Amino acid sequence: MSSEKAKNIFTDYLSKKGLRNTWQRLSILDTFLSSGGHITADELYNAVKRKHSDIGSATVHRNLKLMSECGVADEIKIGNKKTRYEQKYGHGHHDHLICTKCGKFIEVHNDKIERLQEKLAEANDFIPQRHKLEIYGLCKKCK
Amino acid sequence: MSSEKAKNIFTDYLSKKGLRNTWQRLSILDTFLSSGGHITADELYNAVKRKHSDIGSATVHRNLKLMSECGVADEIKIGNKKTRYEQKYGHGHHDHLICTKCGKFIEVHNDKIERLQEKLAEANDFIPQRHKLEIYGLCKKCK
DNA sequence: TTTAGTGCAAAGGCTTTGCAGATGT
DNA sequence: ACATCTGCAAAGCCTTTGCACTAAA
Repeated sequence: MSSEKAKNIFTDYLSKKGLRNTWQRLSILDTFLSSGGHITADELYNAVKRKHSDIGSATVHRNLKLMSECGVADEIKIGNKKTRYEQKYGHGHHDHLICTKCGKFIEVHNDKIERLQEKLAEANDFIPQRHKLEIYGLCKKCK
Repeated sequence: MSSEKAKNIFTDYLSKKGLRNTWQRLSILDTFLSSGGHITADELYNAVKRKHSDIGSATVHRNLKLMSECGVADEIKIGNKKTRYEQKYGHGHHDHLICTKCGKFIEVHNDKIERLQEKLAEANDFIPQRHKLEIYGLCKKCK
């Protein structure tokens, strides 16, 4: 899925809710989409600030919330560390292997697991929308 | 796995690290283990306070951290909501179905997925220790 | 023109820390 | 004895909110 799609989802969401297209909003979205994912609110704020020094951190938070609401961004929290936001479109869905020693992130994907998760949800009278799988352990280097 | 096991893991961890057995520590552990899981730091603080009115919230936080370190408790964060702590031993491993509308938690378990996760980790030169699977969607009532 | 959005700064909410006294070992 | 723990209160850190102003539509 391209980041074009994410942009459309976001702008559709805005117009559906009667919200407005401000340059701040679009700049935050663009910066987020080109960040490659796993960014914190503060990192995003600073990245946007580099281009537009007069952006406020509250605005970044407000829009990050909006982006989570419409599904363009996903909140992920790894262990005790800070909340990070990940792109949902633009580099495909994936799960995470997280090294408990060095903190390394490995992104993985497995269709079988995806399908089993859907089955599991349906078996419980549940309509799955999205999911999060994190496997903690030791990476190649640390084991 | 019984909560006896969790207790042993905790006390072993303490003695290994030269830490002490205080009544606060044991009371926090007991309360946590008998809570059934999915408790917030604040809820745990209040639960312990009912028995021992002179407990401090800092102590609960310090010990919750300790419990996470040794693997007796697991931090889980659901959506935008508060961080909750879950027992790792005492009521078996399970994954979560989380309703994005009403916030309902459903605990599920599927051996096939568990095994696939292990394979996935191993295929990436990764030694899995534990994992977290959350499926977000709509529950029976909300769909 | 109307109403949402923004920046700023203040307020919140939860977690962590510093400290002096208490307490395991 | 002596190093760890604890409770308290203060400090931190990030997020949210109130307000007056700005700017989409």
